[in-house]
Amino acid sequence: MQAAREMFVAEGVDRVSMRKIAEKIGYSPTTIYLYFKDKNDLLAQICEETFARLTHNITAIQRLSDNPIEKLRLGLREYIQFGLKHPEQYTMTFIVPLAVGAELPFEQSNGSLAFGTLRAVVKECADANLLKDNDIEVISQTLWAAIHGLTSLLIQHGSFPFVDRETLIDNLIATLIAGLRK
Amino acid sequence: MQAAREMFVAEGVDRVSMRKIAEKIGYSPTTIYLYFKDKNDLLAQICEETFARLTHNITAIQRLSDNPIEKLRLGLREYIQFGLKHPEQYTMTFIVPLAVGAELPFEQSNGSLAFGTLRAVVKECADANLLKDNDIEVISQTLWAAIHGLTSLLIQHGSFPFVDRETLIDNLIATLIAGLRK
DNA sequence: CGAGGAAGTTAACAGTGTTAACTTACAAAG
DNA sequence: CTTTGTAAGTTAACACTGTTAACTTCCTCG
Repeated sequence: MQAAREMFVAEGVDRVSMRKIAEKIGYSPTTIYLYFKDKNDLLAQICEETFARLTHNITAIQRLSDNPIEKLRLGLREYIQFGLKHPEQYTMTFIVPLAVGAELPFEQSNGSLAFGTLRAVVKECADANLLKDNDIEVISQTLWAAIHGLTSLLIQHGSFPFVDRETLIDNLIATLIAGLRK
Repeated sequence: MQAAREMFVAEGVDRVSMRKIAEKIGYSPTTIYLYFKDKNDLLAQICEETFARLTHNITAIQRLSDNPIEKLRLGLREYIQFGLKHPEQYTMTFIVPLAVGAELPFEQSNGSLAFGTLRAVVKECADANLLKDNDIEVISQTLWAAIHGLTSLLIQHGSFPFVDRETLIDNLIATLIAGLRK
């Protein structure tokens, strides 16, 4: 998995074949199939690791503040920064569609933990009576959609003339929070 | 192109090979290469068509209102609905990364026309003095990022337990507009 | 009639994910 | 000790993929 992750990160998922991974780890190509059902399975398990790292980063940075809104802002920023810092990992985890059936049911995936951190901080904001609306699930999903959109566009559409990244990130987060706040 | 588009839409881009397209149109596989440089080129040209259709839909629906904010809302909604109605086309146009060099320079692409409709309606709002901030480019890109995020998540992450789609769409658009409005 | 070019085809290359059948090595059971 | 079972790994092969080079047809123009 470590070798595969490194190669995926360096060269992109489709340009890394099972044979190349096998060569790198000094085994024959078919050996990989003793430990992973297929390439999608290998990918899915690497994604699980990525979810865990992302969750870790977000919870860590949120400890920097006690203000619920500020914690929310920090978490959203960290999500986007994580994607920009690890574009290939973000791509394979959130953008490239895993073949149907390859992904774990959501409840059993680390993805639900990552989303849980967002839901938790939104709930904090709601409990502190800072939001116009209190449907935590709707708000959390809305926020995720928005930050995922910016992250994936910045990663992928290199030919689009984006304005300064920091400006865009700040503007998106500020707009969202302003729109949600009481 | 028509046959290729239909097959891509029906089966997904990677599950349609050049050979299958050729068989469908009754030619040998290599004939396609007389008219398109490679598969990416074929894809890019289909994407250009998609951009044009999207632009057409958005400008059409915006004629339903004279209120700048309402026009903006209608346009954003139409963008998302277009994606949900044509998920494979949206995927191949906005999600799956075209190989570098395959995509046209942005200025020459129909994509710039589509984005232009968004920029135009944002400018209308700004000119009517309805927005807190008046950096049209930043606002337009922010909005695109957010609606792209929701569209692509809804299309691709089938295993995530999303709340009702309409609720989510309305909430995102309402949040964005509330956040931008004076 | 002959040349040129457009339109299309055949055969092939180098690669892909994946499976079935085979080997090898080693540990526990009789 | 030998036998048996099993874990770990390999070889060979299948059915594909995108793509290129070289070849054939056929029609038009001089």
